Amino acid sequence: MLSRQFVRENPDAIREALERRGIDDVGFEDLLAVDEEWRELKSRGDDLRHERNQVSNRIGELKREGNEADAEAAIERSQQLKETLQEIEARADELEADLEQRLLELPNVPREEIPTGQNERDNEEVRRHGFETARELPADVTPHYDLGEDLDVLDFERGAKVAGGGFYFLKGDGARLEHALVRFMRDLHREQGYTEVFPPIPVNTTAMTGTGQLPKFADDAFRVGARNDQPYDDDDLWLCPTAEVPVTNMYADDILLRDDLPIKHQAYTPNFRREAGEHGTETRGIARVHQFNKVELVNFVEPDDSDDRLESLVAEAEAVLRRLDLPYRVVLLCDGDLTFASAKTYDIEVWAPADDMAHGPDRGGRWLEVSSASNFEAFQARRIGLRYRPERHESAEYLHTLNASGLALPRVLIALLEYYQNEDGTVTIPETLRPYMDGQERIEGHDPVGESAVGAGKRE
RNA sequence: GCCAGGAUGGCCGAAUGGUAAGGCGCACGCCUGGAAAGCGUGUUCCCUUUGGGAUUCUGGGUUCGAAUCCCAGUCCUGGCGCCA
Repeated sequence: MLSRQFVRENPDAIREALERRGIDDVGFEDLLAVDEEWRELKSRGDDLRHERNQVSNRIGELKREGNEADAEAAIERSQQLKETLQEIEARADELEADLEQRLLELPNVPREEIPTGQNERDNEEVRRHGFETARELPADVTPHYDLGEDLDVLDFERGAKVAGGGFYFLKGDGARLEHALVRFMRDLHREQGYTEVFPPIPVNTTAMTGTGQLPKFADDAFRVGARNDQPYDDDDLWLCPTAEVPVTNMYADDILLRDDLPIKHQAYTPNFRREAGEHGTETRGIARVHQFNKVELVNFVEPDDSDDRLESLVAEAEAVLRRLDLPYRVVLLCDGDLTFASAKTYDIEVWAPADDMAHGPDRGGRWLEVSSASNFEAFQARRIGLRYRPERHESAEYLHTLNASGLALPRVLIALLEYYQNEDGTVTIPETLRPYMDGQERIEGHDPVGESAVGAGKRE
């Protein structure tokens, strides 16, 4: 959320920001009109209240003096004021609620320095890593969804059986690899100075609103105990769509000390997303699913430090891919591709060599976004009530929040299965992960279970 | 889930229907050779800032007037119950 003062004083900056993001449906001019009318009514209400306070005070004095007659007259005047006040304030409250709602739906202002563009094609590649020293790949790389089923480490049909499309089982070495990755990432981030938290998985409406998932993006979230199109209030629960939500909100309404900052938290959680409207894109495999694991990095910093912190945060997330020796690139998002709450975002995209994509890497395969590192500046902090006191005698001010995935598991798994696969259909486990898998060096697969495997000729 | 008690500024804490004491912390000033102590001022948010308004967990209600009375909710503490 932007501050009312900023909105009032810099309407042109906001018009430009909306233009850059390609947003024209938020009714910003109406917002300004509502604000103006609200302030007008607020001022009149304040004057009436001032008079009422004086009269009330007088009533107290008169009563103490025993002057009942004058007290009665004052009470009558007070009653009149009360009626007028109720009308004006009821209208002012409506306007303020409207104003608040409109402010909640206004996106953050993109940073000056980020590129201008329409969509992801206009993002700017910042750097690539790991391609010069890439390993020798099989002539035909098998996509992870086929290889995963061949090795019987991924099972989509049985996932759909128990939870529906978009859910899957990891089995045997697949499940072990998942846990190994989580433990490796957590260890790495602990070396980087992160304090680990394990948050609640259901989060309430207030928290979802604080980080910006609500009110605009309710369709993407899993509602607990009700359908998404039913009305909700502050206490209703949603399944964690990213650990950003519980972790960023954990200090809501707190005042932190300067000495507390920066705070660096990491959190492993499962994440749940409806991915509404995404059917038909990347439906095969585990690139886009309704439940996935992720290690999230969340930073709380002083405003002056957030620029530098964003650069370091990207490096901390990249370190995961470097240690796994997976080739990747970093892109700076253009204003048109920026998410709602962010002022500046870098994406980290790992190279998955099996399927070719349009506008993909020149050597084939596709880019998979495994992390999005964003500086939200005070946008989330203002919604959440997240402040710190710069000096002990100074008033509290909003701090800056940042976060990055470190990393999203399924897409890393895709890259591992495709990049580390061998001619014979086995998968080499990168050295970094072997300590987490009892020294195991390869995934050789398991025999499939059940009669269907016999019919398919995979078992006798 | 039931019963009882509770929630007041950065922190502690008083006020039980008449308009939020006091203390601590912190900052500045006075005082001092310097410091401590002492004294004074300041230390939430909003508005159109020589001023005004709001704010006693949240939302309703009663009243001319609510921290105070009533209703609903959230959280905390204690007791009972249930539970992996």
